[in-house]
Amino acid sequence: MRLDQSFYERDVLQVAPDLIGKILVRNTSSGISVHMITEVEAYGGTEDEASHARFGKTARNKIMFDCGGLVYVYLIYGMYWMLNIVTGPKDHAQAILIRGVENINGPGKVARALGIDRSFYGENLINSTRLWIEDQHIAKPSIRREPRLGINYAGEPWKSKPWRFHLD
DNA sequence: ACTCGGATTCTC
DNA sequence: AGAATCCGAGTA
Repeated sequence: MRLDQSFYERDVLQVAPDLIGKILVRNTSSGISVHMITEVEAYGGTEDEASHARFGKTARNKIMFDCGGLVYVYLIYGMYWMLNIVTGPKDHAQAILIRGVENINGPGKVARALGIDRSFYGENLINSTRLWIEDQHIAKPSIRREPRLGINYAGEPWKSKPWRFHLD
């Protein structure tokens, strides 16, 4: 069953590990595809020097300042779309990067495989007809924690925080 | 306006 | 180890 608003409105560090093992559902004109989430990264609010929210609210990241359950999409290196889920209450500016799903490792490849692009910016996972996340009733997965990738520009302690979660 | 560099991936 | 490739953020 589809995850509701209360799931996303918790703190990002609670939601991130909970997303592991959940089912990302993509509905298109050619059918429905499902992907189990295997790897995510948590990005904190304005105090997180690795987060896009570190400069405050801007045209690009303003959706992060909205309430949890919305999608934040942005382009990186001029060629890859990154799929993120906003979490927490309004104005907390937290988001989770979907870094991998079953059989697809790498955030750029996930977005490409699901056909995610700019048009998903602000998509509402609670009521969208083309993208949402479902619970699956399995035992709590074994989760490993590691430092986040590609954020060397952020100083300590952010660089070393174990905010990357993946299926063991 | 202009510069700088990135929450990446693929190829050599 | 380097290329591909462009938009956003910061500075002015």
